[in-house]
Amino acid sequence: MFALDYKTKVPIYEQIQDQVISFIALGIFKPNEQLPAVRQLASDLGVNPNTVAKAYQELERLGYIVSQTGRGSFISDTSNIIDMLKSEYIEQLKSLLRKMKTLNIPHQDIILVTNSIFKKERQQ
Amino acid sequence: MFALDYKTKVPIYEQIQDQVISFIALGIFKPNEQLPAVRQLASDLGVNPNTVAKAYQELERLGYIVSQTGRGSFISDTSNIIDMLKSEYIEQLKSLLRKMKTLNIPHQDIILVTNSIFKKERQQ
Amino acid sequence: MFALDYKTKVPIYEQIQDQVISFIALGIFKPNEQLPAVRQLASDLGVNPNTVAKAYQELERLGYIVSQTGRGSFISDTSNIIDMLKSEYIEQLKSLLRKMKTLNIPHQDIILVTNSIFKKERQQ
Amino acid sequence: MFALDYKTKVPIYEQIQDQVISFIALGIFKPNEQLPAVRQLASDLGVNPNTVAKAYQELERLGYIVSQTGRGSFISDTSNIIDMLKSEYIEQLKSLLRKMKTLNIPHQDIILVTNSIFKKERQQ
DNA sequence: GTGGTCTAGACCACC
DNA sequence: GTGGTCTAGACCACA
Repeated sequence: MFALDYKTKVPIYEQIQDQVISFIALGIFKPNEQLPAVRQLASDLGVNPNTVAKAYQELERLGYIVSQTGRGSFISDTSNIIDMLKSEYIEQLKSLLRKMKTLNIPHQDIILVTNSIFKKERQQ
Repeated sequence: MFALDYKTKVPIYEQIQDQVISFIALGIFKPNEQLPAVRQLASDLGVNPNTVAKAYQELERLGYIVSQTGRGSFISDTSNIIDMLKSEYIEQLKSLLRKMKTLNIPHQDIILVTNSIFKKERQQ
Repeated sequence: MFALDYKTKVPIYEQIQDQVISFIALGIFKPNEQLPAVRQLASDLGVNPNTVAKAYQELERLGYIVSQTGRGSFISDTSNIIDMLKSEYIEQLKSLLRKMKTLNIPHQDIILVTNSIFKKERQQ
Repeated sequence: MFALDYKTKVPIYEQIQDQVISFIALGIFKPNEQLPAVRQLASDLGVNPNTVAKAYQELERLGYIVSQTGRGSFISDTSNIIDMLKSEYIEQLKSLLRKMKTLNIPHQDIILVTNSIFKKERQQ
């Protein structure tokens, strides 16, 4: 389920963190669902428990999950997780589009790409 | 001309590197043009010469510039730099849009954001 | 009557403990009054009996209650509980105010905050 | 300068963190000043470098300091550090006053304490 | 069983 | 030199 890439400069804990977030976004992890235990996931990934713990702590700080000593870690039940994700993606989009504009990539190209994702790929 | 941001986590050498690339892409640096000397740029930026040297080495490794010991560093005449960057950004955009689609962000929202960047921000 | 907050990092047993103390301080629990049975309170709160037991043990250790095996737990007749708590809070307040003074927070601001709590919030 | 208490439940990294903050509040650490290096402070305190690193990372996240790989850690130059501290202390004060009000500590007592700090101790 | 903290020691990228 | 990350392994408090 999780997949780590040791070649990239992105730290392991951040890869774990990002994947949990995208699993939430994809609906694979649902609100209030229990996450794998720190030690469990660590041994699954062949990684030190501290590394997974750091990822979970970051996720808690960001509000995506809630960890309770003695009970486990759970996807937040706050219904605004999806809203958090949406607004974050919107920000990423804006930042990317600004970079593209400075390169003089025409507005029309963006529109074509957007349509290709939202229309042609609808059947996927 | 160059502007460094010490608050961000992006390393200094990478900021220099990225700015050279965007200057090439924007046509500010033209093929075969000579880059500022390492020591010169370093003192302009108030930065260790090693840092600038590292940026130049990376740029040479990536094919954007060529360095000739004793003469200086020059922009490569690779005319396809802009195209390379464009297609890279397009891929990033596609990937991001796919994630946004799985979150059911409406196509209309993307269009609004895109317009806001490409129309309203045009004066910036 | 008791209210647990699972989001906070304060352990459950400590939340129970704190609430018993404040109930004593507020006169809701009176000296020699019997506390709810461990198993009863545990099931009311949807919590492990060990957790309630730990809270009661702490309370006994601190002298707020006495437990008699086979009979139950009872509020101590220490009538000075409230005074103990008050002087503790007064000390915390002094320490905090001293820190605020070193930051040059004006006396007037403190007065405003105090009034806002003790006057405007009186209806709560 | 720093003093650790191993008896309390407050984790070491948090004690370090709190002390840095109060040193800022007291004007001992000034904006843009360099903090002791992670390893240096760790060996001074007889503590593992990771523990100090965690404290510094928290402080950076909170905006009190800025850390740069290869250069060191510095007190933030944003002039609003003091404002951050002030508003945080105000919040602590409110929370404490609310607890005191539920104990029916009279408003007059608070006023007396406040005056004793802000007037009588002025000569200290 | 859970997560939280800490130590010991290592390696890396950066300046 | 600096901070950032990771491992190995340990202990603790909590439920």
